[in-house]
Amino acid sequence: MPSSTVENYLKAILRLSDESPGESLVPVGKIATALSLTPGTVTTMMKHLGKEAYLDYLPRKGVVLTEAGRSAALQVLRRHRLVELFLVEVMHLDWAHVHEEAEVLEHVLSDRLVERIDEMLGRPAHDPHGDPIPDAKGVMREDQLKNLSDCSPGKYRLVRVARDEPEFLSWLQSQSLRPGTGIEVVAKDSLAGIVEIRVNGGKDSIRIGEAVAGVLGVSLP
Amino acid sequence: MPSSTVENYLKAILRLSDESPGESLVPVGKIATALSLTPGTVTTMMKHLGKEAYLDYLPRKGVVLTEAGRSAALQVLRRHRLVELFLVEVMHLDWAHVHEEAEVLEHVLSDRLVERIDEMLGRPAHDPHGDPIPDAKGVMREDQLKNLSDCSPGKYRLVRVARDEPEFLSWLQSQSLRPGTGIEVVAKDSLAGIVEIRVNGGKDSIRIGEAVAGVLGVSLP
DNA sequence: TTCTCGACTTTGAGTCTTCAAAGTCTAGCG
DNA sequence: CGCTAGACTTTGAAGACTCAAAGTCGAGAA
Repeated sequence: MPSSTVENYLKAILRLSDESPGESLVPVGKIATALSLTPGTVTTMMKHLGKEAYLDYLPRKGVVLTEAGRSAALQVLRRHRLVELFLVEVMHLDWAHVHEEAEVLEHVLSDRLVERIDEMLGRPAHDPHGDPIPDAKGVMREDQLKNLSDCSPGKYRLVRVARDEPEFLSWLQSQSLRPGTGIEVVAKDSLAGIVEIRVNGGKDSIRIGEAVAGVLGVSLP
Repeated sequence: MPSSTVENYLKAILRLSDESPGESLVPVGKIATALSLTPGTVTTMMKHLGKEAYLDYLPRKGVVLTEAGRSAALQVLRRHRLVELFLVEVMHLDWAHVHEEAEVLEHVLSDRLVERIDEMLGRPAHDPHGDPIPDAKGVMREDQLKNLSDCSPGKYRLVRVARDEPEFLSWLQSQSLRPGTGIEVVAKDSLAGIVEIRVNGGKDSIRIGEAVAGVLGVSLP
């Protein structure tokens, strides 16, 4: 069994390699930044994870997860996302805060409990942020979404929110912006870097920056 | 915040001192046995916990929890017992297995989640084994129960089971013996060390050893 | 009183994870 | 082609927890 520490490394590497679909290698420095560790610490761990066959470590180039490493990382992701949904649906915890709780619980839940949660929730496909939940075999269907920042005026549905900070999520919630919400792009000012949207056919429109819009994944309504 | 390791030490010391109400000091050796550690390891940790003011360490004599230590231990116990009840009542996990799960979860649940669980369960007073649950302030009402091994023939109600092994609990369950079950002591053979009981007014009686009976806490029906 | 045995403590060492700081490589500039 | 800056690696050390094995203490036997 990988330790919590190892699980966090694997999870971070999986995320980083998914974030740069072009690159096959994840550089050590990015991992260090992602986990707030010094580069030396990460180098040491990469050698170790290489020996454990979780990844291939190419010194001064970067790392690639092996099948075993990818699969272990997906299991962590599965636990994380199931727990988040569980905390919202069953425990009625605030959407904005479940990420932090899940960060801890993802490392300690037994298979038995994870299976129970999955069953209670009806084998859900998405977590409360709209991220897909890998199935028990570690298969994850990546839905192809557009970023709101790339959308021309028109109607869309908010599907995914790719940011975890409670303050940001609370603000979204205060604007009635949650996965499932209908959004209309009213206008786009690329020069000013601003998108004007209307939420759920409401009267008033709100303006958000492109960076924020880029974090919102949408589909057709 | 005490680490999981420290919490486990404190929990063990609390249990051991409650188990020997006569003694004011818990000897290092008993702690080592309880936690399956070597005596040297425990000595080292006792010095450390002494410095941290969780307990008073009297070399070659033993330790006593301070108020701070006792209170920390009671918080762990509270989390453990709330989790057990939650796993049975909400997650519908098997009574026999919830102890193992709770052993892990007791160290990682946030206050927010514990409060939520307590609320969902209606501020319960007892866990699934019949043990009292300390309240949020760490106050625990110890119910004074008789051991079934000390009971003369007559009718009683099973209130508490003071053993955690899943196999034992599964066996109890297979005999319909759970907290709340009515029990009649039919006969007692002290010389043979055997107690004959009838469960819930059933027809057949079963025979159990005194050691097993000693682990069952009963009240009047 | 002295001795002995069992309980406890000390010591030296190992694992895991981390850091700071010094050392090394390499891509790309001049 | 040689050099430099930035990224990466190495090294030495630390903290938390653990063990094995050697050392010490003290209560009761003799």
